Amino acid sequence: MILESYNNQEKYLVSIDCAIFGYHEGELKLLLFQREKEPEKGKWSLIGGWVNADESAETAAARVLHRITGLHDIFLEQVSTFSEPNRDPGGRVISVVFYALIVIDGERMKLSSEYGAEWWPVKSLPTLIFDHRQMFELSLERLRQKANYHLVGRELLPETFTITQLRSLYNSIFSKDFDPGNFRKKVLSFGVLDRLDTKDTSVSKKGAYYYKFNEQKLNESEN
Amino acid sequence: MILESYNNQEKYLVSIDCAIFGYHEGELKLLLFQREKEPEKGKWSLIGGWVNADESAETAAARVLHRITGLHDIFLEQVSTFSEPNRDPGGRVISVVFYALIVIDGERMKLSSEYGAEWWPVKSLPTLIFDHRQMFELSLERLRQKANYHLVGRELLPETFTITQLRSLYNSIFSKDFDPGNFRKKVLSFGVLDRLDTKDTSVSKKGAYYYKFNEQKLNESEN
DNA sequence: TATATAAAAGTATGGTTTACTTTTAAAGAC
DNA sequence: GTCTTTAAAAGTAAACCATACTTTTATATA
Repeated sequence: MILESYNNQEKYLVSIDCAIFGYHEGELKLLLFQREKEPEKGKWSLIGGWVNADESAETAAARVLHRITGLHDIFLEQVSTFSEPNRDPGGRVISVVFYALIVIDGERMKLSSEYGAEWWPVKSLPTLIFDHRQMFELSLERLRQKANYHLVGRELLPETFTITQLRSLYNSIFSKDFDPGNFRKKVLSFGVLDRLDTKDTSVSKKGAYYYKFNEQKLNESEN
Repeated sequence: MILESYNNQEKYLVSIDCAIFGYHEGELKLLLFQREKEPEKGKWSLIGGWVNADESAETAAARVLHRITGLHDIFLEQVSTFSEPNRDPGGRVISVVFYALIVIDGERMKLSSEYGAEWWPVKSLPTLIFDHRQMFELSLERLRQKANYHLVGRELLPETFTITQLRSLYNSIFSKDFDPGNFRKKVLSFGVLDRLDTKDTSVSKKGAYYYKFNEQKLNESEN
């Protein structure tokens, strides 16, 4: 900003809130925290944190994510900024919203106990505080946009996976059933998956090949 | 934000910056202000303003736009928030960026003289201060996304216009030449344009029909 | 060896995009 | 009055892509 004085202007608290998506047991899930004090005690919220003096909102979000998950280099994307004057009854807080994608494995499931965090299926979320429901909905919309022209499996699935598992992930992101044959054709046409020699035989007698993302081809297709 | 104390946390200045796009003489243009004092004297910037205590960023942007253009209900969309700690040498300022679309007519051209504002062709912009170049580029990207599945003529063209004029607008937004026949077919297939009985004969001997947006059909196609 | 399962491959159709051609309306030249 | 010229407008044919559906395949288990 320029032209107007910096000194007479009011300042506000600036926070980040983050919709953390994961995929577990065939469902898209959202990591939520339960509020422990009044007001809104017992209600759930997205993960949030303040933006410190030496940080951008992006850095703050990455820091909060690292503190909670122990992971570095988490996929993170800015969604929107929420700034209604009375959105937070505790004071004037402007919040920059992000969404993050993480792979849920055994380690990640322990989050629940340590931080009072819990994974909720996006299809049946509890009541969220403030404007967090709207933040979630916008985040899911952005995730869908992203998933339309990018394969998001690498951020949400284990390192190796079958096409069927990838399709299940997409089914749960878009809340619809993709045709198995067409889905296979489509994702393979991206040309960023390598087929391994091993198969998953737990579902079918024939067995489904495992695939993994080819990082080089991913970069070439300018992700 | 919850869980952490509101009181010990630092507060920051919050501003909005707005990339105002217009269309004039066959070119997509951006409205810029020339900075009058050091530092960065003589350099150009997007239009900006502070977010007041009783305003959301959206409201602040609309207020600034109204002050500068005299127009109400300007098309306005949030792009992103810029929050690098040292992005503004004058202090810690977090800026929410918007882009706006306005019709440039005689009245709007006067802006220049009154506010030191000037319309610049997006193809040859001057050096911008701070991170404003990046703000512009992100804004243009969003405008292109928008124009892909929405006809943006109503926000940028006079009330009546020919298909050729609309195509020229799209040519300048996307920096490429659309095929006349295919473009016509495409935009008419949206089903939101009404053909008038009058023609523009200034360009061709045959004359091109004028069109206008049908507000009702626009609403039905849930814009 | 037969059966059952889902994976994987294949096919046929319809719709959309793209590049290109033809026809049209009307102003201005002759 | 007829001819020429212009870009608008309409039309066409091929290429491409999405979708629904069918057939073949590999393999564990009965």
